[in-house]
Amino acid sequence: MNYQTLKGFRDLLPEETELWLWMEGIIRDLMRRYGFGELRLPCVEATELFTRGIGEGTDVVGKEMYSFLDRSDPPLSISLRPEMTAGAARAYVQYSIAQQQSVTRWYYVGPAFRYEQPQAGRYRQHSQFGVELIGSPRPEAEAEVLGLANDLLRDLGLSNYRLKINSLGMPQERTEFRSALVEFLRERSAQLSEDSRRRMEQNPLRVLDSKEEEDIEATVDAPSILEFLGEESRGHFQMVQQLLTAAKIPFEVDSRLVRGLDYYTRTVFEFVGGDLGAQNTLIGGGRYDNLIEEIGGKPAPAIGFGCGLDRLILSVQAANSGPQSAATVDAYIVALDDDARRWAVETAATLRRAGASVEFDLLGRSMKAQMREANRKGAVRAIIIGSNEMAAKVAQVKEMEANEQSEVPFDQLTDLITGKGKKEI
RNA sequence: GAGGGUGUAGCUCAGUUGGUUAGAGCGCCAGGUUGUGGCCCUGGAGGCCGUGGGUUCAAAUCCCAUCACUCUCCCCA
Repeated sequence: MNYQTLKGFRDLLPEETELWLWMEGIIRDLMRRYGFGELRLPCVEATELFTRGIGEGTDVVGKEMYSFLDRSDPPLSISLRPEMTAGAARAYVQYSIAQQQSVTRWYYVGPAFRYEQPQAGRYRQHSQFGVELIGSPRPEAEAEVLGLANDLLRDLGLSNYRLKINSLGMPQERTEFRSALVEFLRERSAQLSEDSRRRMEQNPLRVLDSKEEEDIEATVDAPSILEFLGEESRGHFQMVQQLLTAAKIPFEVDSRLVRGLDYYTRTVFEFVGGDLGAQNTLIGGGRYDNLIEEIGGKPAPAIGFGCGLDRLILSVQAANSGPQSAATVDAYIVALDDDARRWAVETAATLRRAGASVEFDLLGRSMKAQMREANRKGAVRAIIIGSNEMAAKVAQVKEMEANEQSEVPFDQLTDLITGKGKKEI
């Protein structure tokens, strides 16, 4: 085999697709109940949208973007979307949505791309579901979004996960905290890991959620962002917690929770799964009250999250949740000679038009092989046709599970297979 | 960008201190008398032992390189 999928990309074969369709069905039903409308965005946007929106210094745009020059003159730098919030914000501004409605509820499902080393639960093309709730600065918006995220995991049959929340404050609050933190870290830089000494310069908040033992020890007494929140931010965060408690959504405050995108303000959160390896963030998001303005719109408060569907699939598999019944075949037609095969083609067409799922042999195989195939496909029944049946215009219909066979006149077949003529005892 | 692990049949894997035609289970195909699936039995197809070099009388096995996959760090969904 010469060709294979590129590193970090993968195929989904029909067997696996079934699980995805099930999950997407649950998502769409949930979105209907919460009143969110589906947004479909291009996979490619101007690179600048992401650098402006997500932040030049973040890893996501700094080293993980799939960027290309297109063929226009002068060439335009375009990028595969690394996430969808920036695109959603762009659309919000582009179509002046703010003029049309005061609160906007959008969701999306689709692929996102990041050029990283693949590992368990992390791919260069991954599938993301996310919501954006735009227009409300109030903590009720947090409750709404966290509530639906929680419902999603519950609807998928998952229970092994935790919700962590934090507040990053508004930009000026964060700046103050940041300088206090840097000062603290400088004094202890000798105790920090090599990675963290580098982080100290680029993104000091990251040092706080380092996994290195030495970093954890060195930062036990580090200042907390929560101490730097002003009256308003503090009140907002307290209100969020009260609402979550009222809604009976379990959570824990983690003052070290930091997120990798620059646009977050105040509330940030993460749902982490226990069944995954190192890449255990199932859902990550937060409030981004400045993003819309940042990309050229009128200021609009907003909150949203991204949810990794690939990781959700892994969790569902680990939890042994998922759809209970596989696709079924209503009838498998077993034809014994050429005459019967012609009849099979014709009858399959009729039954399918009537709504039944029907299959038959395409290889001219023996009866035994056809019966085996019917069994393997999980057919509810086999319709067996030979020369005798053709002459008498009567089919042998065998209920596979019960192993019971009966004769059914041709003109009663459709009603039987589609269940219309069926009379339960 | 850094570090570990693994490459043998479609899949999951055995393969002894280097030794002759490379194995199992599952899956696939065909049979087990006339036109009936599952269970069982029999047979069959299917392998450049990841690739290239080296050591040796002899390499799936030892050495080197290389590629791929995988896990971890960084970072994130």
